[in-house]
Amino acid sequence: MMTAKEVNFRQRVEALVAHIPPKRVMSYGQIAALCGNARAARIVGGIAHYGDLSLPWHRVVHRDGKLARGYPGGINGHKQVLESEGVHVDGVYRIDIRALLWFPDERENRE
DNA sequence: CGAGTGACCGCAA
DNA sequence: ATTGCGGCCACTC
Repeated sequence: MMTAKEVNFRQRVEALVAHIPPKRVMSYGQIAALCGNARAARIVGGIAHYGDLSLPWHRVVHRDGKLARGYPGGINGHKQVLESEGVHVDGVYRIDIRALLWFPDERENRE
């Protein structure tokens, strides 16, 4: 019997996504890795679709910085949400992930 | 309960 | 730089 202490992968993903601060983004693979399975990047995407939609999934993008596809409202809506956060999105729906990629270890106070 | 699936990722032309 | 293909694993019906 599985130990009840062992929380589902989904539980960790949702918690992590919920802690992503504004103007910061994370990749699906990174989230998966921090949750214990670097290969479960696709699962994170699945959770985004079937999981809690109230979470800031708009702060989750591809490893290359490109925006995801199945976002509610389309990639176009995703772009606008990010810009609303203050994140610049170029014409190819790509962001400077190298600067915006966030790590949970970083101190929130950074200004 | 079983099989298919996917808001991905990495690597090869 | 872009395009395509395979693999990977938890989640859904």
